[in-house]
Amino acid sequence: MQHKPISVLIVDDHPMVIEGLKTLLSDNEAVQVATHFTNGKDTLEFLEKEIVDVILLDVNLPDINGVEMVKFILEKRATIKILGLSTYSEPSIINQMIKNGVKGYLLKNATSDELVTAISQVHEGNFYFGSEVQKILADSVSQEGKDIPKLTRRETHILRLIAEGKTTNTIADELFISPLTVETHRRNLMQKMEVSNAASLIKIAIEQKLI
Amino acid sequence: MQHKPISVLIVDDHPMVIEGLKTLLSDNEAVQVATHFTNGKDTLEFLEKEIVDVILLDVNLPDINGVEMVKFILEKRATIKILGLSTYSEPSIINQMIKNGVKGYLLKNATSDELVTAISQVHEGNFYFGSEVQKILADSVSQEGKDIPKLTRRETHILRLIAEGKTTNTIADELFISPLTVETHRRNLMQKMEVSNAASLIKIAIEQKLI
DNA sequence: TTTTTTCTACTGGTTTTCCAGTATATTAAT
DNA sequence: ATTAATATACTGGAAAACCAGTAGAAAAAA
Repeated sequence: MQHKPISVLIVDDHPMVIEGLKTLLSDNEAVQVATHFTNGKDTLEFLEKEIVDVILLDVNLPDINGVEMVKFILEKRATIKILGLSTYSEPSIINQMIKNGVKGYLLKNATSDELVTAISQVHEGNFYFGSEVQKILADSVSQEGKDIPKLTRRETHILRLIAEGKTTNTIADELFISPLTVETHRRNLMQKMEVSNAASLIKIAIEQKLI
Repeated sequence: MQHKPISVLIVDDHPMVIEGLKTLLSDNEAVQVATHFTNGKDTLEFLEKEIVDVILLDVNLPDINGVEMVKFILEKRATIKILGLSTYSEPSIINQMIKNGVKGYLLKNATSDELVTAISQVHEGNFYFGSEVQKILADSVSQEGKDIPKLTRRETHILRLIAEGKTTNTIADELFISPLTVETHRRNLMQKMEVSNAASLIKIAIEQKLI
């Protein structure tokens, strides 16, 4: 049976990855790379007017982070199947992406076969997760519920300043607020992240790519 | 003038990057991709018998880290020009790579032009650093000499425990030493890393990939 | 507009870290 | 075998972080 090829949009900020994907997909007639972008803004603009079947979406874009992008894209075009793509493998990120509606997730060390399979699977309405990704997800179900805590803008900002080694007083001076307020934020941060000191706060924050 | 093409070896654990690089380089007759590997071990084995002009070396290999790889390669084949390649841009890593003898360094968001220029430049015996990389290096010359401090085994261990959020007393219990000793180590760590609290200690430690 | 969230700020007390020295036994390196 | 580096441990004092609870103003969401 001869179908219309699956139109694919590639979003990744690395030209060499884009080229690689295009090459890997060029062998396969069932897949047609429509176009590509290296940032989130252009992608969203494109999707205002045009549509594709599947988006290969890198998690690390220069302007908008991948988790947000998924939300934005699906708000515009709910029928598009999104395949997450990244080098690393933080369970929390992957979980977030799934929660936001990606239909699949691949690590960048995926083979050409995996890639093509993933695209056709999600296009047919199924889910697809690469073998390593599945392992990661399996490991993380055990610690179910430990979601990434949502930080407010202010909290994120203060977290960053703490990571820079600034003291409560310094931060207070810098933000023109009371040290007591900074204290409160600091405490809330630690509570949200379920840790009991700044050191592990920073470690987790970096792990979760919050800063 | 028609030279023999520059033979290039690609080392990267992401097939799609390898494909991308090959595609980007295929347009150019001056460059000939000899072969590629996805890990350090195979690369070193290959170099026992064969030789190439330029190696495109990803910093993040599954088995051997990039900084070490540079050393190993140049021990075997001192004349090979190595171009470092990575997604991220920690100055300390780049500096380490240069110290170990890379002739150039590119971020993975480099354009096709940059890539080709870099290869021919290093082949001719020059250095080449991508524009962003140069910026990074420029920023880090100001803090010249601030090398990655050498930590002792004990210090590294304690650093890791601190990063896990453990308190001085907990660590002391765990290692069967006095809390005062842990204190001393903690102080020495902060002195070596030139920071004044645990939070930034952890941040830098993670940045430098010490833990 | 009303409700909810976020940001702000306080009291008062406990624990931990941070600073500046000194000093000795145990390993490594030369 | 001697020097150098590392790991250990101490004193004593200052600064900062941590804990628990409350609460009003501002901003965002419903």
